[in-house]
Formats: sequence, structure tokens, C-alpha cells
Amino acid sequence: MHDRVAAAILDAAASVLAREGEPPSMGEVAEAAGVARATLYRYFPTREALLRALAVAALDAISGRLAAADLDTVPVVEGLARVTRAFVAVGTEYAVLASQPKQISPKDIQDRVFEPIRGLMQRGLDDGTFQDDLSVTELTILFGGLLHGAVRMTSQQSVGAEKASALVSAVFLGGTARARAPG
Amino acid sequence: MHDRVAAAILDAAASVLAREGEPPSMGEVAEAAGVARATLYRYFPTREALLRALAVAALDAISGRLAAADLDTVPVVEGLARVTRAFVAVGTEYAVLASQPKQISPKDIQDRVFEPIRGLMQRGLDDGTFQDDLSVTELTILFGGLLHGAVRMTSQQSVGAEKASALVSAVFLGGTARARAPG
DNA sequence: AAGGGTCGAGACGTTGCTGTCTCATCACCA
DNA sequence: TGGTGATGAGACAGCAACGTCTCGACCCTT
Repeated sequence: MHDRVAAAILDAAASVLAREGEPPSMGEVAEAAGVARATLYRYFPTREALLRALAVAALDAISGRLAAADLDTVPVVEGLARVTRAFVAVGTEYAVLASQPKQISPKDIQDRVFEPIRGLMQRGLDDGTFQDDLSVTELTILFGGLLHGAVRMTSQQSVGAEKASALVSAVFLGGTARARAPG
Repeated sequence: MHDRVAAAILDAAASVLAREGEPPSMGEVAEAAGVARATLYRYFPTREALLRALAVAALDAISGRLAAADLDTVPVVEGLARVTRAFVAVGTEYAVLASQPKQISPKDIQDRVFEPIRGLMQRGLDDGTFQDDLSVTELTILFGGLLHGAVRMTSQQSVGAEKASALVSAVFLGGTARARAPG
């Protein structure tokens, strides 16, 4: 019960935030959730608490998918594809995290999102998947930009998740791989 | 005189916005600009007017550089490099535009920023620079993601503008070009 | 020295949102 | 039927920011 309503409120808040681009007011969230403002405060005693819960949920969603992807057990190329699909799948929630990074510890984001990806990049450099004149940080930032594009493509354009994922993986590998992958 | 102070105020507002991530209050802007709040209102009668002027300045900066790049007169590959350098050069102002797109007509952004880039992509598709299984929109979004990464690399990481520009161009071309460019 | 113009400092009313509170209503259960 | 608990609606004070206004200080010109 309680959890259901709380989840609905968070969903509504996320959609409003994704639509407006700016952190919504409690009144907006309440209206979007089809709930009285007083009820909203019964679940989240503070606006900051709500935004924090929102960010935590988004981080959990992404890091959960990344953890489930078992990035360490698959080849680097497959790992990149899984990461891309993970980000495309979370979609809106990723937007929440990207636009409200302040509500959560940067270290948590670092540890649970960036670090797994950086590990993948490091492994790719070690095993020669990537050109050796690129650094882990550069690879990660470039890949992050492509991921952002993939999310935008799927959430606001009419491009399917599968195609967007494949596109990003292909472009990133095509641009950074040491040798051309067999067609 | 007037213009100088107005420009200083806009610069201060831009830096505060870039640092905080959220639209700054008039008090913050005034303090950052080293100016009394009343003076701020003498130059920009409204907070919205200030934010709009900020967005317009950012759009002018970017579109001016794009126009000066003469994208239509150079090969597609050179055009991409110029676009990348333009975005990296404007840096902070790009961040302003990216985080405050609401203050300006979407059509203006479309016409003055996206359209030139889309033109470049279209030309690249026509002349066989890019793989023909990609659309202009997909190319533009992917390139946009990489541009975003380049700006972040230069403004927040310790990567030089030249290197970031070269990196983005190389990766984008490496991932989307029909035939491998000569090393 | 006198005047005009700009500025800094700060008081002021207004507005919109936050967070708290009360009360009536409704559903569920004994 | 009566009790319990959650909800909706709305009033309320507090607060932060907006935008307006006044006043004194400063600079520049004549």
C-alpha cells in the first residue's frame, strides 16, 4: 500500500521533471500524482526528501541494471552493448539523475555508475580492444556523450531502443577500436 | 559603458549558472558581478529578461562561430572539425544554452545551430562520407552527444581544447565513415 | 562650485512555495 | 453500527525571492 503510493508519487515526479526540465514544486507533483498536497507530505515530509528519493531511485535503477549486466564476465564489446542497453532501458530515470545530481553523493554516482564503466574501458585498453592513445577518462566521457544521445534518441525521437543501442555501440567501437571489427 | 556593464553582468550570471547548475537568483548574480541589486534591475528589469538575454548571448556566440566556419565551403570532414572546435570554444556559454533552453525559441536554436549541422550530415550522406544506413537525425544526435562530451572534457577535466576537438572528430568519423580514413 | 547622472545600500510590499494544521469524507473491519 | 486509518480540501504562517522605491555618495562636466 504505502509503497505503491510512494512509487506512484515518485513516478509522477519523475515524469514532471523530465517534461519540465526543472525540479517541480510539491503542488505540481501532487497534481500529477492525482493526490492531495497534504498526502504528498505524509509520504515525503520535505521537498528535499522527495527529490533525494527520486535521485536514489534513479541511481538504484541504473546501478542495478549495470550490476545485473555482469560486465566483468563478458568480452569488452559485449559489455559496452550491455551498458548501452541498460541506459536506454532506464530512459527517463537517467534524465532525472542527469538533471538532479546534487541530491545524491557524487561518490555514490562515481562508485556505482562510472566505476563499472571505467573498469570496462580499462579492460578494453589492457586487452587491446581500444587504441592505446586514449585514456580511460577520455573513453568514458566520449561514451557517456553517446549514451546521452542514445537516451535522447529513444525518449524523444522515434528511434527504437534496440536500434539506438546498436548504433551507439557500433559508433563508439568504430571510432575507438584498434582494429576494424569484422563486418 | 552601459554595454560593458551589461556584458559583465551576463558573464557573472553565466559563470554562476555554470557553477551552480541551477538558474541563479538576482542577488547571487548581483554579488557575483560586484554590483548592487538595484543596479542589476536597471540593466535587466526582470529576472526573466536577464535569463533570456543570457540565452540569446549564448545562442549568438555559438551560431556566430558556426556561421563563421563556412561549413558549406569545406569538405564534410573539415566541417565536422570546425563545428567541434566551435562548441569547445564557446564552452561555458554552451552550458548555458543547454541548461536553459526554455528562455529562447526552439525554432531559433533549430535554425541557427542544428540546421547547419544537419546540412553537414546530409552532405556527408550524399557524397558517401558516411555509411548510408544512418539517417541525418541519428548522425546529428550522436554527434551532439560527442560534442557534449567534448565540452565537458575541456571545461571540467584537464584535457586541452585541441585534443578534445581532435578526439571527437576522430571518433565520430571512425564510427560513422563509410571507408576508413587514411591513418 | 553647481548640476546631472549613475551607483550602492537598504527598506518595503508582493508573490509563490513550503511545511503544518484542522476537519470532513470515505473505505475497511469488527 | 461504531471504530480506525488514510485521504482530500483548504486555511495558515513562514520564508525566500522578486520587483519598486528612496536616499545619500560619487563622478563627471561646465
